[in-house]
Amino acid sequence: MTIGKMLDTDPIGEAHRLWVKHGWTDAADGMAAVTSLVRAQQILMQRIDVVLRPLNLTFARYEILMLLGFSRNGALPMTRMGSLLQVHPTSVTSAVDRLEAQGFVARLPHPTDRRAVLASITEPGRSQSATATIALNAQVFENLGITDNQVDQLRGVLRSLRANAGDF
Amino acid sequence: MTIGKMLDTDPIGEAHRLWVKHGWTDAADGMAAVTSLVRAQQILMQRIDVVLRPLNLTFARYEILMLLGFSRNGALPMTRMGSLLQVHPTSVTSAVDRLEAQGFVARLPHPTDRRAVLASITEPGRSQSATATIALNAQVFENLGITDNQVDQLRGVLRSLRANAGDF
DNA sequence: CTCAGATACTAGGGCGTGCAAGCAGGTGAG
DNA sequence: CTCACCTGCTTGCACGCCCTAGTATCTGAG
Repeated sequence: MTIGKMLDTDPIGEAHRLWVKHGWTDAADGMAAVTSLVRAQQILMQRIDVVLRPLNLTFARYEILMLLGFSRNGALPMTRMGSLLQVHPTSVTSAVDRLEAQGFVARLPHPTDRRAVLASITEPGRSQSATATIALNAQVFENLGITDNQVDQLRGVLRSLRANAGDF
Repeated sequence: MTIGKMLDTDPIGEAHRLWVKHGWTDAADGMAAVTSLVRAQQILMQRIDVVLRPLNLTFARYEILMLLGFSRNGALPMTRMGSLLQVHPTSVTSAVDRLEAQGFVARLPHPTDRRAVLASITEPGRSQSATATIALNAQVFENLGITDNQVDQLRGVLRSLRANAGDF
């Protein structure tokens, strides 16, 4: 970080000041919180992508591999994955398309419901996700750039937010 | 929220438990924090999109309109917007393409640098962003679904995270 | 003054997300 | 048993993000 950058004011603080100045005082804190959240998510996602890119994975595909790896038979119906990961069915389809092309996942017919498709993790998929987990733990999750106390605060607040949004 | 949903366990809590169970204890809290952040961002962005969709805006395009509206002459070079909003130059190009097609922004030549392009907000752009701000303040920012105290905690923690990432 | 290197923007493509529509397959009221 | 109605999945489209070139244009060392 340069001295110039250190002296720069926080853009989100600037926005907050403008909100108050325009009389939107009741909304200013919430606006700043949302904007911070969006920006923080970008920062962390970039760090994650840097770690996963050499492994030819994205966070979305990594999450699918971990979910399958943790499941009893290493296989789950597409719909079930979508609801567990809270993503749209079409996102599951496209992610599984790519994972299948990479050989990390295979599509299997559902034993009893011919509409359904099971995504099943392969051996290479297990191996790749294990490698990715080790790298993510060491390079991202073990040090987010905030104190342990702040990590706890963050988890607590976001848990409330998710709960109040009906997320679980 | 249904009773069934209320009794459901938090998927992120489940993931945290699995991380500890596999011996990745040092990374478990960070993993849970990051996953929570990603999910919270999705929830809030969905709420924002619902408000902005009837106005034919997205959050990215709304941010550009507000930035231009707040600037001295209602116009800024593309690069300047990219650095202020922390987005890639190509994202600015495509967002301005759409705003221009909608008539909310006009491209003007830079007075002294013929390489540069100024994006300039139009009257319809000002009007639309004002409408959007009123709606977002009332329907999202004034009530995020957490307490004022939690909003403050969130802002504080994320400000540290951004600062330590060299964001400002 | 010249020209190599920096800078501003755009084009094209990969990937993720969501909506709308369509198709095959299950299901229950009658 | 039949038929209208769900469900599970896929496809096509729009949009956002980023990356990698590529084209203009500017700038400064010599």
